[in-house]
Amino acid sequence: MNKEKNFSKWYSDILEKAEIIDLRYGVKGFIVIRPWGAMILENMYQLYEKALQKKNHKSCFFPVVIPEKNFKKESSHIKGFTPEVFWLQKVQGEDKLALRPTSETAFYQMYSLWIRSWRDLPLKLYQRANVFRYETKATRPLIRSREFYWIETHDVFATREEAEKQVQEDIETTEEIMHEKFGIPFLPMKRPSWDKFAGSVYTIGSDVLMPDSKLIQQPSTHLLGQNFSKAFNIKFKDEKGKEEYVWQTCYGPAPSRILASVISTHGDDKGLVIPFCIAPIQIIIIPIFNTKNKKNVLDESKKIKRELENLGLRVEIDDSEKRPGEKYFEWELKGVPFRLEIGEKEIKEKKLTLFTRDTEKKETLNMRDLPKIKKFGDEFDSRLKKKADDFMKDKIVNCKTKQDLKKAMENKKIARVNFCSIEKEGEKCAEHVEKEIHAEIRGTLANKREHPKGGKCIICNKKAKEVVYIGKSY
RNA sequence: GGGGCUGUGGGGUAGCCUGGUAGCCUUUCAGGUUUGGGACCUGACGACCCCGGUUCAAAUCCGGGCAGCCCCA
Repeated sequence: MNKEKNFSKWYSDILEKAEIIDLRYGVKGFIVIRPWGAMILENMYQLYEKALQKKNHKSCFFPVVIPEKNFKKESSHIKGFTPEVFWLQKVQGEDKLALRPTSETAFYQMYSLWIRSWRDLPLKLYQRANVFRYETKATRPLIRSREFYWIETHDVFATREEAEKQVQEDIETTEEIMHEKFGIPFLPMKRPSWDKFAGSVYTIGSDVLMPDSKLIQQPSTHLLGQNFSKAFNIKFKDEKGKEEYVWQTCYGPAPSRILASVISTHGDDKGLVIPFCIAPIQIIIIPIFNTKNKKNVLDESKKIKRELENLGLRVEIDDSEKRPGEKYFEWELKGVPFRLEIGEKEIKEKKLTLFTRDTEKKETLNMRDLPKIKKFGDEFDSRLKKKADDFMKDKIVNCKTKQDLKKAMENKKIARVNFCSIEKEGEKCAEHVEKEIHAEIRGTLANKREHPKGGKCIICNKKAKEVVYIGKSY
């Protein structure tokens, strides 16, 4: 498995070999997620949901089906999503039913019933859900599937100002979880108006680099403004008794897609490297025994396991009859951060052999020092994050001319350029970039205003209003 | 959206051109000997993607479908 030479092959191989997914279900764009993949996903969900709860979100579950009449209430939303909707063929009654591609039109029907007064606001709910989109582009496992697993938040406020604050909070949540925890750096991009979420005022997507230097969109957050509140009649009475439409936002991180980034970013030629904080098994204990000392070694292993578990760590013992070497290969392939080897030698010397997955170093660890593994785990995650940050760092290059831009794309970089506008009047220039340079305007930096300082648009040479980022994408 | 490649036991493949016997490696299962970086011996289970056509006869040729992968827009 050679990640650098042939990323595509490496990616599909590793998904199968590490038992993340099984591709043989036989329906285009639908995959089976196996236990090892599911356990990683579960840990990702938990970290994400905890972060949302801390920021006053509450959990709920909505139906997977959405009646057609709901779906059609917000005109630009229908337009954007209708081509991708799976419709149920057989339905009871008269309403046609859609499998949710996203749940705005499910939530907001209820929001119009639940919200009456300023006292009901803000309302911040999320659900953990699988959603369905009939992708017409080539599907790729976890990267672009027709069913994926995500979280969607749907937040409601009395004012636009609060709603915009929420959008910034969502970007911070992405930073806190996807970057700080999972070690995946991103560029928060305010999308051009022609590329925003259907039904939103504006969209901010998180662009993440894959090893082949193409960008993939990870969590996106949207200012919905009053578009849906007007369509669904979601109104409240303010403190003075005046009736107003609410302001809304939504945010959608997809753990199944983020998993694709985690695997591609951190993995190496030996297999997965899973961040300590989401590894289903953080430490695998390999007992090294022969027929005579088997019981003794296993007893000692169990003792170590209990001690580590008492520290709140996820530990397993591989007591199968395979030889140690085979176990090493297998657990390295599966990306377990640490391996403890326990044999006669270790028991005698009261020292363990500790192997670290990312550095591939073996060292001895005094049995008294087991609690240090927690710290080692944090350091493990920091190293993964730093490596990913470094990869991202020299990818962004400033370009002044079309020639520069072409060259940057050939060199697999992200270009930072002056651009006329990300509103409608800039669309022609964007089309030019797509046709001539085969790249996309990804947007402007969303958490920091960058000024073109009197520069000209790299395409039309008119006065530039924005600094945009251009790259190739999935 | 356009183009290309591929489909043979659980996985990887040979056979296909030139129609007739499904071969190999691995996994799995059972038993035994082993166990400090992918163990060995013996035995067993297990396959031609689907539908149609041509033919005495189809894994092989033809048409269609489905699925996977790759490249381009």
